[in-house]
Amino acid sequence: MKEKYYISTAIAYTSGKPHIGNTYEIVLADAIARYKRLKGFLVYFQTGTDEHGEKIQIKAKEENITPKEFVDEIASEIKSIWDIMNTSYDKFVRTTDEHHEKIVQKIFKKMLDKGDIYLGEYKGLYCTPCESFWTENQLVDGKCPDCGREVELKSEESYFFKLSKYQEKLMDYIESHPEFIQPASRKNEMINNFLKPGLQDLCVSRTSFDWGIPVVENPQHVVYVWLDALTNYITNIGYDPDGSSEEFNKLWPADLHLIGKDIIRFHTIYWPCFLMSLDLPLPKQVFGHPWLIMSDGKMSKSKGNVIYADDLVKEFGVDAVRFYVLHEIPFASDGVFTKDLLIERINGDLVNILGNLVNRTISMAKKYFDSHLENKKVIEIVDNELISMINALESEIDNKMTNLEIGSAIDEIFEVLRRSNKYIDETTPWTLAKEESKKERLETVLYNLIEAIRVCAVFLSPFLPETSERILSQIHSTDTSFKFNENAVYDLNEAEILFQRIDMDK
RNA sequence: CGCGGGAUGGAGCAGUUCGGUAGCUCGUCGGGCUCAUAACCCGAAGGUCGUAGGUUCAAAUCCUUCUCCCGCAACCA
Repeated sequence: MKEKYYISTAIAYTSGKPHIGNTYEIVLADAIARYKRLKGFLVYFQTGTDEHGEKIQIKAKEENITPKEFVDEIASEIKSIWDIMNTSYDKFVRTTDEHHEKIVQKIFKKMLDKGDIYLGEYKGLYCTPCESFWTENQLVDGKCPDCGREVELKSEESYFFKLSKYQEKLMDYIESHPEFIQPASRKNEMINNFLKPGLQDLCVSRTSFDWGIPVVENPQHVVYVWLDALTNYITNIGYDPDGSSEEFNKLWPADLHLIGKDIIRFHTIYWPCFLMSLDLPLPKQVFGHPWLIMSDGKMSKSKGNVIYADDLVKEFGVDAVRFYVLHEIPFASDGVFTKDLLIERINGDLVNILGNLVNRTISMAKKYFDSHLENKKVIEIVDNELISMINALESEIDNKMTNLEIGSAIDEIFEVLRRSNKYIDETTPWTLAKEESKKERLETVLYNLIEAIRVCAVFLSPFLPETSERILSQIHSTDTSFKFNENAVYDLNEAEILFQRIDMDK
């Protein structure tokens, strides 16, 4: 019986086309999902779009189309970018799906019946011309930060969720599950900024706009977008307050919610409280990943520094782009994106280290053995280090992946590739080829190299799925085992260039 | 004094838990090799580990001061 692994991305807000920074998350999730599948887990990988809210209503109005038309277009654009990035999600969900809306209404009712949601009054500082509420520290000189006019105290009928009721329980959970919030520094932020000062009840309905899921009991209210959005993780796998599906019972709780660092609060405070209200277990881990930013700061349309994933893929290929974002973003701090750095990575790692190794090895096998290789087992001391590195790769990668250090996991593979290049210089096959008596030694050397390449290709498959397949097809192998195989027989195919060198000047 | 994280050769980072030869990738310079996509391999230069002080036989690592950078500070998502 395979162990299940439920991984999700945050659902993307459909306010515009996602740029390369927004695309990082789905690629990261995909790499983890593929890795878990490789390791034998039964993976369920969910992503999708978050389509309600005031911002979308406004944008649709600007374009003179209905909100639904607006989100339909953006959602399909997002989905197509996810596909261009070759991501292997199992389900693409949308918060405008009828089923989702129906379950959200049931969830709202359940919380209402339970007394966790109550009708109250939202009091806040309101700017009438801007039609928005502000908090005290958002104000500039005590005035509206948008228009600079006076704000007034105003109250409005609203539904509230009793966050305070679950505060202590949540605090205990976070303290007793140090792996729950990643990276750990975020855990401190949540505890110190929110939990310790005490949670205020959360306003979970809006009346100022209507693009949302209506509250059945009081239809001039729509459900707060976050209550709507967060529940996507359970509504789409069969949760139902009146009795959940077998699939739900199998999949929940999620093993990993992958989100951006900007929405950690929603996922580690509100979401757990909602789940506790529904008497459901909490997700095992929430990872607030850093961002991919430009050298001049965060990507934004106003700065004019926006780069889109599909354009990059067109120019450099999907695996090159995947490689860059996966490798370049460290675990806890933002990664920088520039085209020069991307090209440097492609040339330095993919072309020189990986592509060239595969190419030179297959070429020699063809030249010296007509592409047929067997392990003649004429072993020398230098072989040991290479082979033991190959055999250690599985556990090295597993450690990094468990800690969500994707870039470091990739580095482990490249260590072996670098070692293989060095091994060629140490064994000098072209010299061995000159002596007939060294023929079996030569064949052993090339065999070892092909095995190194095979194992690396297997472990590259979560990160560079296309490239991994191309390598395995070039060495004509279907063996996806993780260790050095002593007894394979190879009939290699033609070497093809894996990655084309990119001219920096262009 | 709101809370938290960080400052390491030209660039990007690791090392700080449990003090003991300062490491990796890229870049620069020199050399080697020729199987390979001017790729690969070896070597060298380059750091008083932000500042000032303290503990210690010994501090990037522990303690204190200061400076600078970044994140968070709840109802936009």
